[in-house]
Amino acid sequence: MMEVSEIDGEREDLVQRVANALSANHGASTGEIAAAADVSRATLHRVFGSREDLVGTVYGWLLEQCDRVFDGSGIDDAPVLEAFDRLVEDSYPIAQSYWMLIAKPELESVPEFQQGIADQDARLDRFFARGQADGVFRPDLPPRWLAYSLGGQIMSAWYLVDDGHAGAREVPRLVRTAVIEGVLTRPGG
Amino acid sequence: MMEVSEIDGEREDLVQRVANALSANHGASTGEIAAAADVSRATLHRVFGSREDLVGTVYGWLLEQCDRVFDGSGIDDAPVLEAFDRLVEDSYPIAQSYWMLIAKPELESVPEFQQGIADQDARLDRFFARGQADGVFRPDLPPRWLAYSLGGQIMSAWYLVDDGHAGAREVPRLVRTAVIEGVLTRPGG
DNA sequence: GCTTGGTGAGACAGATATGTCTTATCTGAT
DNA sequence: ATCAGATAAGACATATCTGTCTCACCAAGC
Repeated sequence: MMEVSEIDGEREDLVQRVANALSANHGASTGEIAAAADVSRATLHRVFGSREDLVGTVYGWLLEQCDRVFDGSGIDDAPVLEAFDRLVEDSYPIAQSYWMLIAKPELESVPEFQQGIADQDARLDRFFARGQADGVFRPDLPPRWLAYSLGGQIMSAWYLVDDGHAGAREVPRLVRTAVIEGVLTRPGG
Repeated sequence: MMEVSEIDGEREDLVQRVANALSANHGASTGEIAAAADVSRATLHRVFGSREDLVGTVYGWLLEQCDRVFDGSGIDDAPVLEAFDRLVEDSYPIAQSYWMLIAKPELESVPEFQQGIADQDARLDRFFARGQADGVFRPDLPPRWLAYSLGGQIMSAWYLVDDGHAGAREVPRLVRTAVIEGVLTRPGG
């Protein structure tokens, strides 16, 4: 009998591959997903059930991933700019998967996931509000906009790398500079 | 006989509605698209041909819209910051449609559209390079990243409004402030 | 009134996707 | 060697989507 941790690990690897396949092509058929995940269509059904169940599982997993990134970044209590940098660096890998799935209408009718999204939005919201209270972030932009803006920047960076215009290692600097300092030339450099 | 302008106008309205339907739900069936565009499925096929043709038509139309926005903003020769403001304001309405379609794999195999995208990317690229040469934009970030970054910001703003967190009238200020000045509190205010 | 052009509703066959099942194969444990 | 568990491959019925066709309807022009 295999050890539990290995079972879970293999299962998580599978979820990861399925998530990647769905992110790259959201309308992929179960056959395409199975091929991309390197399993048979039968196994996909055995493990996840129906296609709807599969999408739900992937979606829940992505929400967990996001929570983990938030937890690890110290979004709730670490010094603001330090948490910011960790947030950018750690959320970059899941940016596209996350975005592609939240931008889709299929799950609008699932209150559980709507709530999960709303909770994470609120958490990011509080982060920027905290940064404003600490005098780090400018107070004349709504925290919600700062949150959306950061999300968009991270996704743009993902596409920049995906399109071959930059390396993954440059992402933290590019996002940090653009978001924090803006694009204008300024005397202080 | 109806006047030509009315025919064209009605046809363009239809394309617009189809584009909206496809943007909101990229995997919509022809029946759903027809319902959303308020025509019958038969008419949809009569006007556009196959689903593939329909998507191609919408895609080409969006590329034209984008060109028109670029032309009208003075992206190629107007003063940089003035063009920037017009660019943000005018591209905001088509942001989601444009993004949803370029992020999709269906048209990767159509060289014509790839070229259209590449041309527009290059045009935006030159804009930021010009801004850097003029000393307006900071020179330590690649123009390509500035282009992607702006695109992401505009799309984030679109979602911010769509989610009810801001009004469309606030978009220019939000995007301009975040992109140009950054989110940091600074002495100069 | 009559005709013409365009439309919507519905039916239809063909193609594709889905979910299930059966069978053969492979791997690890006994 | 044998067995148990899981998988891949393929077949299968069902459901959905697509493209086309027919027919009835409606509005504009003669």
